[in-house]
Amino acid sequence: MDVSHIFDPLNDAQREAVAAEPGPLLVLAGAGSGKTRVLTHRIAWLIEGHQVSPFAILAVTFTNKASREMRGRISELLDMPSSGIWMGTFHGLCHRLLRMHFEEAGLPQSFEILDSDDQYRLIRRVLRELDLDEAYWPPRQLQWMINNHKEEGRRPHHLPEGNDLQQQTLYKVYANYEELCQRFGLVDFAEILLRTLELLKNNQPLRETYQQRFQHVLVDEFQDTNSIQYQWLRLLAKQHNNFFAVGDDDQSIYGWRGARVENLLSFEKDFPGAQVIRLEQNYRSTGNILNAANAVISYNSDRMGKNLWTEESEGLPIRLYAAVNEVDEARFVVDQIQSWVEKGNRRDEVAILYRSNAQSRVFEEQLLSHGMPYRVYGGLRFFERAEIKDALAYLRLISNQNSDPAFERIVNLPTRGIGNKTLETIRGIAREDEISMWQATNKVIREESLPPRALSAVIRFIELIDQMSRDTQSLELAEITDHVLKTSGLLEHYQKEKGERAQGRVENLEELVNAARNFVVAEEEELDDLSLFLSNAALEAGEGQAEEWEDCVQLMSLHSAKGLEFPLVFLCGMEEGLFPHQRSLEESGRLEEERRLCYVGMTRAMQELYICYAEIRRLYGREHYTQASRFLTEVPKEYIEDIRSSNISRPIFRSSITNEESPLAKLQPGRHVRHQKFGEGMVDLVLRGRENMPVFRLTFLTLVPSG
DNA sequence: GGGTTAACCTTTTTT
DNA sequence: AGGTTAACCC
Repeated sequence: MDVSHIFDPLNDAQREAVAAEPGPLLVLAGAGSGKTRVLTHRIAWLIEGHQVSPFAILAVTFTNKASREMRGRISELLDMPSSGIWMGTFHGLCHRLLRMHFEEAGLPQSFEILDSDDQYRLIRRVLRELDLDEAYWPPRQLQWMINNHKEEGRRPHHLPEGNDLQQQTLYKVYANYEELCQRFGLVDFAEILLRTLELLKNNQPLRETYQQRFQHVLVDEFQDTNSIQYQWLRLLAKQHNNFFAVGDDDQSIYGWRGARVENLLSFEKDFPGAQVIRLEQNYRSTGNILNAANAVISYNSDRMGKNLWTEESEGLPIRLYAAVNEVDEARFVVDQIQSWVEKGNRRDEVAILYRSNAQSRVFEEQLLSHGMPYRVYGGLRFFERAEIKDALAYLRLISNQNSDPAFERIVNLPTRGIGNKTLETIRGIAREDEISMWQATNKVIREESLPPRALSAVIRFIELIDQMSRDTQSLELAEITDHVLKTSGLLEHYQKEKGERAQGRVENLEELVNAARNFVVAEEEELDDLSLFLSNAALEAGEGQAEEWEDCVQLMSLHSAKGLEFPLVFLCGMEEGLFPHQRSLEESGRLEEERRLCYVGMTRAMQELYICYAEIRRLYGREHYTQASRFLTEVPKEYIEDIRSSNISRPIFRSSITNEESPLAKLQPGRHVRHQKFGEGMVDLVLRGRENMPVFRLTFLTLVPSG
């Protein structure tokens, strides 16, 4: 059989990994070293070279995007569909298992997925029921703690029995929350993973079936696995012991949400006799960029160690720009992009990267005023928008009337005279009788235990939902959605709303009907289309749905840039406190993760890398004098070209300079001034600060302070 | 029940 | 600063 298409495009290390004998294998794949290629070619080789059935392969990724891409590449390589392979995200695959074995997992067939917003609301409800004050027990924090425990596999009864109020309250909230979820068949994201793990652990026949079935287990971005995910992988790979993990300890940037690099660091211990292969040739960046990134990451300890190299030429030096403030920074960046485009390059080859999403605004304003198209990644996803969640809540209620989160969301939207008083009564009964809000409402109606006005409003609501379920029985998914939007009054409600935003909301709702129309159910599934659509909406909140492939500048956080590459990259906001982020400086052990993030950012660049920082930055409405990021000092000078024209880098407020001839408000670049401390200087740039006060950047004739 | 004002919060993000 | 959310008033 001809396997040249599998092996020819590979270098020696890649080939070694792809063709490795069965057994545990860790591929340490540096940035830009072709890890996805190794993974896909490995799968192709298993199928074509070893005649492994696609059904015996389990391949796990972290994002739906990565999974789609891999699937595409494999079918290209094999020249046939790769549908047999169990490939997907941890959550996607576990969800599938839970759907197939809902009974064994102790779930109702119609169990629902809670996204983090639903989860937050539910936790607040628990707080209300326990009569706890949100001010003392912030729901966000409780949510975070509960998820942390779940991600470590701890159920409420595993928690240490603390004597302090803190521990006891956490326990109470967690236990109550779990009880509610269990009673109404609600499953949050962490639960999907934990429930699946427990299912396999406790159910021997099922466990053995899958252990037998999966002859090969492969995982991408292994450094990002959390404790539960790793246990799940190990359990499934146990029988055949063919565990193929690809990862890079230097790109572990999700420790803050439970990812454990330790899984990677202890791989050889956990899998005795494991092979480790390093992919160290980088095919992405120029020599300067790669060397600089290598230098920065070398400041970290606890690395597995890797030496990335490239055959590329040095390329251009990294350009460093010290901006006066964030506006100057943005202006500089956009200027550079403009000349990049004028040279005949594409805009979508350019990425503006930043540490936190709030930074995007200044860039957006600047891009907008230059009429340059751009796209911001991150921010609210389609299925997370309020109006979409409202519409989905109607659909959920039709599909499962006992869904309390859905009930609460839309019972009075649009308003139909069911106010808080009424709802409190219903909630009380639901809690008392341990029944759902829907059931409680029906009970209230039977017993007529509400004032007449509220009672009739409630009856109308129940009838509306009942009527909608009946009317949509035999309809297609898209027609159901359309029907629900119209008869619920939701569409009308948003149409009546005024303002620019309302327009977009109506469009989004219409887009939802489209999404429903385009939703294809893969293979035979035991569940109805509607339930599958709803699960999918939660699991795949959606990378923006329909993408206009316009030639746009790309704006995104450093986190979302992982896995991508761009010919021209701007790494912005390189300031202490912003990057590394203040919060990471306060917690010990987080600094190295920030440095890895910096490494990830730098290694996104293929040809040109600009690094910028602002000396004054407005943050949360306050102006801060900044200090350049420590990561900058970690880049050896030889790779950097400082392109700020002046040789002193402090912007000067007018209070500290004097000029005899003209009023300060009229100072223009080129004028000579005297600074109290630095002596003679020349105005280099004038900017407008707060209340339009001028801020000057000066070039000094001497560097010796005179005072 | 709707509209207005006051209080609050603010890292990164996938599922 | 800016945005959201909760409390408050008519």
